[in-house]
Amino acid sequence: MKDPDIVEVARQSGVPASTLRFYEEKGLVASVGRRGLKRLFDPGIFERLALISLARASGFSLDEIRDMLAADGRPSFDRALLTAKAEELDQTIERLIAMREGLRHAAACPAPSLMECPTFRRMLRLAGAGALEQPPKQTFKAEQVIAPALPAAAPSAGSARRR
Amino acid sequence: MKDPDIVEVARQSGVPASTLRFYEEKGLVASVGRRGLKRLFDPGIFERLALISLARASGFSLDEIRDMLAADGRPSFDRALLTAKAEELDQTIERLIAMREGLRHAAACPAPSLMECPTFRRMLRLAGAGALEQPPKQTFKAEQVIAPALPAAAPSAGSARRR
DNA sequence: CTACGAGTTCAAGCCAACTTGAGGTCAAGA
DNA sequence: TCTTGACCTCAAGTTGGCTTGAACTCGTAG
Repeated sequence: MKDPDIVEVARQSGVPASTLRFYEEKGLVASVGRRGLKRLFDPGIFERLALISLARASGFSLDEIRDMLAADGRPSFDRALLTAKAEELDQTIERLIAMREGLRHAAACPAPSLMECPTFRRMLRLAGAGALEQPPKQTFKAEQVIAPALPAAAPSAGSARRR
Repeated sequence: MKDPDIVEVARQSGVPASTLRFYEEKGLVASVGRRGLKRLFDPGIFERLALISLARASGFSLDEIRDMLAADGRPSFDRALLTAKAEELDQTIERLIAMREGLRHAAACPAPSLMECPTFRRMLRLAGAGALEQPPKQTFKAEQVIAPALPAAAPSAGSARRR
């Protein structure tokens, strides 16, 4: 099988050519030559890209991935490192679950104002105490459709106070 | 002299003064005056900051938060929006759980090389097919909405997503 | 009155992971 | 041969959420 060129790799892997060049520059992948101007890659590139994608999805940074995927194609997966990352993910998951439950509760809470909901107020307190902050490391943000904004609820009561 | 100045707010809330200024510039909080050069805030600032922190932890962007926390202190929480965000978090959680399990398995897998582990190879295939990617943030533009549509896992094939 | 320290403004910098733009080069088709 | 169009390189831009630096302005202690 002939070595695929960058166009072919991009097409088959779904990874944009610009990203492939970027990855090469970063040392995550290596091209094996040129055909005209076009880079040629070893057919193993596809597996390597899948590995990179998998590692990214697991929260590894490109730098970490480069180190794991040493020069050669075969990953030098350090089990302790994998476990540590799993642990890290676990904490992120816990945090997100708490947030998800909070949101669900808030969406369903019968209290006239969220500020009067004890559950919500408990979360607020936690947030105020910094308990919900994500430990510095990767962030898995979520984003989605923005529903039409409501006109602010009747500005009846004054600002809530506390303390 | 009841209103706390920026130093006091930073101290009590743990939010750096630079962040408070940044938030004010972004319209997330408002100062109510000055004492000398120092900004003064309404005591309600603490609750507001907690609200911001909570929303951030739930995955809302500062812009979204600003819109929810309209001018006055009271959040105009749109239940549909909260539900949507919870749903979004739920998907992120699912994805992270899959990754965590994959990592744990990889760390414990008895196969001589990870590449020979069927479970690992299955994940690799998913990654190669783009099934593990972070869903792209979608704003209000409709149009290219048809894209991902990835059913559970049909290694059936074509690939050309993205862009 | 003067110096000082801590706040202020505005602009720029940072990080990650890419993307975009300007201008260059190459192989192949008319 | 010349043109075309795709890929190339290198630099700079993007996004989000802040932080940092330089230069400035106060109120207050001395």
